Order: sequence, then C-alpha cells, then structure tokens
Amino acid sequence: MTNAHLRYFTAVARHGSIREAAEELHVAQSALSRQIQKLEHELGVPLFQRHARGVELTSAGEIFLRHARSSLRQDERVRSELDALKGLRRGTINLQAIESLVPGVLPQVILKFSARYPGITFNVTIDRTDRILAAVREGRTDIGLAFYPTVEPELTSVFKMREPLVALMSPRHPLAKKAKVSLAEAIGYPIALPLKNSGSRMLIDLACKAAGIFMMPLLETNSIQLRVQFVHLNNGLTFHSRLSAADSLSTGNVIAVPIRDRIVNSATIEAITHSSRQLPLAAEEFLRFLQGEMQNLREPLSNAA
DNA sequence: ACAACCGATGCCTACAGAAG
DNA sequence: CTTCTGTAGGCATCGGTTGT
Repeated sequence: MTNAHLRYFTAVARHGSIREAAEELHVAQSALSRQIQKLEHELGVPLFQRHARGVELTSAGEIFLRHARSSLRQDERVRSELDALKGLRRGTINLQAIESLVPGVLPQVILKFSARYPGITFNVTIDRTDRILAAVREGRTDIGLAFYPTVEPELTSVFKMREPLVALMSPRHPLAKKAKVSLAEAIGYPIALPLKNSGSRMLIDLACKAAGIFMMPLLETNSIQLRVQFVHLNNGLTFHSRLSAADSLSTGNVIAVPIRDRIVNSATIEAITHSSRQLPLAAEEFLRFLQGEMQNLREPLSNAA
C-alpha cells in the first residue's frame, strides 16, 4: 500500500465517486477503479459499496478513512520537517478564507511571507464560513480564516481579532453624518445583505432577532462589489466587516459608519485549525506570521475617504 | 424507450527494475 | 545492452441504473 493508494482512496471517499475523484487526481477512471480494487483486495475487505450513481464508504471504509487521513497528515509533517532540516523551507500552504480578507489582507500578507520564505507556495480558496469550517474539519485545508465561526470540539481557534460590522452608505446618505447608526434606523432604507448562512449574514440576523427588528433586504447577494455598487447608486445601506469595508472606502464612493449594537460589535475573524492535527511546519510558521500582521492592521476606522 | 451517467473490465502501452 | 517481468495507467466498451 503506497501513499498514492491513500490519496486515491481519500479522494474517492471525499467525492463519493470514482469518476469525479479521477478528474481531481488527473488519472483515468479505469486506473482509479483498479487501484481501489487492489487496495480492497490487499486489505481483504470492501471499502466502498458501488451504486449506480457513485460509491459509498462501507463501515470498514470509514475506519480505513481515519487511518488514511492521519497517515497522510503524518507523511506531510515528516516531509516538511525534512525540508526544514535541509534548510529549503519548501512546501505548500493550503488556506481557505472568507472573501472580506481578499482586498486588504491576504495579498499583502502572502507577499511579505513569500519574501521571507521564497520556497513556500500558497493554495488559497475563498468560501463561506460554514464551508471553511467543513474543509478544516475534513482535513482538506491547513488553515481556515472564518468570520464569527461556531465553536466545535474538532476545531481550534488559534487566534481571533475583533471585527465589528460597519454600515456602508453613500456620503450623501441621510445617516452619513451620524457617529453611529442603530439597526432600527437602518431598516428605513433600501438594504443589501450577504446571502443567508454566510457568517456576517447570520450575525446580522441574530442581532436583528435580539433587537426585535425585522430586516427586509431589497438585495441579497454573495458579491461584496455588487452590494457596494447598490449602496453607491441606490442611497441604500449594506453591512460589511471592517477589513473589507476599508477597501471599498478607498474609492470614495461609500463611507462607513459604526453600528450601535452589542452583537454586531462582538464579531470576530478567527484562524481555525483541526484540533487533533499537527500542521506542516510551513503552515505553522505562516499562522504565527499572519497573527502578527493582522494585529498590525488594527487601526482606527476612518470615514475620511 | 432513450440518453446520460456510473463503475468494471479487456486490451494495450510506457516505464522501472532485475537478470543475463 | 537486451530481454523479461511487474505495475500503473489510458482507451474503448460493456452492463446496470436513473431520470425524462
């Protein structure tokens, strides 16, 4: 049984399909099917039940999956330690993050880190908080950067920073001159919200529920840019985390006003890892680096765009 | 009934390593 | 260097299932 067998097996388990896994692995379906059969023959037990629309792990498969994942992680760790020993500092950091970290944080941090460790490459996926947590839980990514994540026993919050939502609006908006706006004031205007089950949307809904407010959005979208355009053209309001707002503010089309609400202001961005998984050295080093950089970003929010 | 999709399989090639 | 053997993987195709 080789490392390739374990990679093949975990890919098929993840996709629930030999064909899809083969696509991901860039091998032919037939080759993958054969390797899985070989693995099953070697172990003397079927790992998958075959169906017309894919495959499903057997209970033996479930047990073997835990072994395979832990074995692959251990292998990855050993490789990165050997690389470190050679002084090469090679490796790839797998990262899943929320979109709001794209404009003002990730490119700069990755660039600075790459200048210090040129041999390390990045594989970054942008997604919603719930999917980021699932990716960390299932070992598909080293580090998750999530907005206001729910605490789970399998996950560890390595560090967090407070990241209140702010209200974005046009500089000509009637609420633009206020030092703070309440959610109750906001509902009098056209509102654009993130999609349900995004981290920031769940927080807004939670805050509205606690305040006894019903917020009816005119627009729901996962596009930050669309929400900012909506606000700019429509005299409306939207809510962003402070970091993503900073980028939109630089255009001068919108301004940010803090929100008077305890729940909205309790929001955090957190770096999440798997509780029982030892990270590759490169990922560990990046996490420390990121924590330092994100602390440097904590600057007062300015409305003077 | 038919198309689309799935995993399994026959046959083939490419490649690496061992033996002569 | 050549030949043999084992292994992995690709192409074409088959039979089974599912949705229309």
